[in-house]
Amino acid sequence: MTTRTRRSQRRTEALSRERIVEAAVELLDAAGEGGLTFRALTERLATGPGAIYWHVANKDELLGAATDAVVAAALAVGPTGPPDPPQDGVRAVALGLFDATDEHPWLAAQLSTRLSRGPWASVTPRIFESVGRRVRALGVPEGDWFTATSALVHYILGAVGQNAANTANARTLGPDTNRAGFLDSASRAWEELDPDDYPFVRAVAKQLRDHDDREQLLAGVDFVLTGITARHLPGGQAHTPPAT
Amino acid sequence: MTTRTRRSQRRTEALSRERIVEAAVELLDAAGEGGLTFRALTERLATGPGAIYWHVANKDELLGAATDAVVAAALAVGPTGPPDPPQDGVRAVALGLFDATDEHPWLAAQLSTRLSRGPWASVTPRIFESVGRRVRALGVPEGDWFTATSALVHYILGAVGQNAANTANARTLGPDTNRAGFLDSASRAWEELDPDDYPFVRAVAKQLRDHDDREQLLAGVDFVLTGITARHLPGGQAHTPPAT
DNA sequence: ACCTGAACACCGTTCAAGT
DNA sequence: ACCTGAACACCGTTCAAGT
Repeated sequence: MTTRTRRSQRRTEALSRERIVEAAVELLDAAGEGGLTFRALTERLATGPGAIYWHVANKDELLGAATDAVVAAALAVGPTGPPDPPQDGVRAVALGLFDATDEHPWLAAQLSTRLSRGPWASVTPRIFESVGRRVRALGVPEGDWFTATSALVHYILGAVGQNAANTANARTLGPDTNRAGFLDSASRAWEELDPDDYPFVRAVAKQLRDHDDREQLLAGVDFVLTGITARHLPGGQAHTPPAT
Repeated sequence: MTTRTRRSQRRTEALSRERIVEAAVELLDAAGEGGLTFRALTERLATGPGAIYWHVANKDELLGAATDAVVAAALAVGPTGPPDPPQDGVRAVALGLFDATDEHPWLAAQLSTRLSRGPWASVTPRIFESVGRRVRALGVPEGDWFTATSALVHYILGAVGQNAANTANARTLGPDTNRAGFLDSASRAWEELDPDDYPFVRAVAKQLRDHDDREQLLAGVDFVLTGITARHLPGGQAHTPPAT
């Protein structure tokens, strides 16, 4: 899958943190979060648990490193060409993370878990930096950088998590159940809710079935971008009046 | 804490799914997600694991039920008075979930986990319904209900998760470390990042330290609301032009 | 129908011992 | 400095047996 220069030598290769993280990602990709165990890891790396603990503090740190590696790769594709218009740059970040969770279904849960662990986790600065540079380029006044960037990051991660689940869950339902089939059954579940308690959800059940994840993601990004520019940029007075 | 009619009878009380979920919430509140074990649960309920499995399929379902119970309580406070203006209603939902994660620090991670499990989980329809009714009341055309509601829900859950972590993590650092202290150390961590890789993050480190969680949450809600109304409602032409 | 509790398979982590 | 692998404490879950 990865275009990595893996030599033909197999078990003689020295153990390293990088090699361990790589194996962890492979296990996660193959069998989800439950597939990453120290037992499976020792077998794949032909070593004992103590060797792994020499390079890695514990399982949580290992999961964090795997998440970070995948996110770094996803965000690295951006700035090779000429600088995008800021709006396009934000969209690219969102789609990059979307595609990464599509390739690594376990990533969505990890992203939200890490994010809700506080701002140290290395994924947080990484994503914040990517989005924030675009916010700055947008011309948002410096005092509002944090607020605007936070809003975008929170939205993107929430949406990416949910949307990735749609395809990931489809695989759970069976080998040949595709995303459409999953959304179809989810839509039916919504339609069977109590009409008194859930009139709105029932009313949008068909829209759930027919929606496109990427369009949905980008629509939300545009909502936030519109809100940011309307509030902070010259000429934007389309402000929802606060209730008095 | 809860205004529940708990009789003085203690261990004679019959076991029930409701009683089990209640005990699970208590354990989660007391010791976090790691505190919920079947061992601890059997001890608290003075029973064996088999008895619990009679009422509950497995631990995951139990966690889901605990999450659902807490979310239901948080969303139930709303519609007693006269109907709010829709914008205020959305803000109330966001603040309600914010306060709930403040009382139940384990909730944030659960919310994102459940949400990224797909649209069946009972929390999803509940939150979707609460927000969606306000979107409808806003005058958004029916064809855009799903898109607009999804954007709001994704944002709210992302923001609530992150913000709740700020207070929850503060407790981890020590008994008398408050939220300000936690944000202060997080802010310092941001300032110590590599200036070449993270110029933006370093520039907003002070804003991270000084920001108010609730203001931040509501600012983001307003961004999304502004974007929705600008796009879908008469008179809103403050539309960011898509890059050509 | 509801509950008991011993037993099972499996997990993350440790650590004395090796090289 | 780096690795080995047996051992430990703990976990979710099962199930034959009771009432």
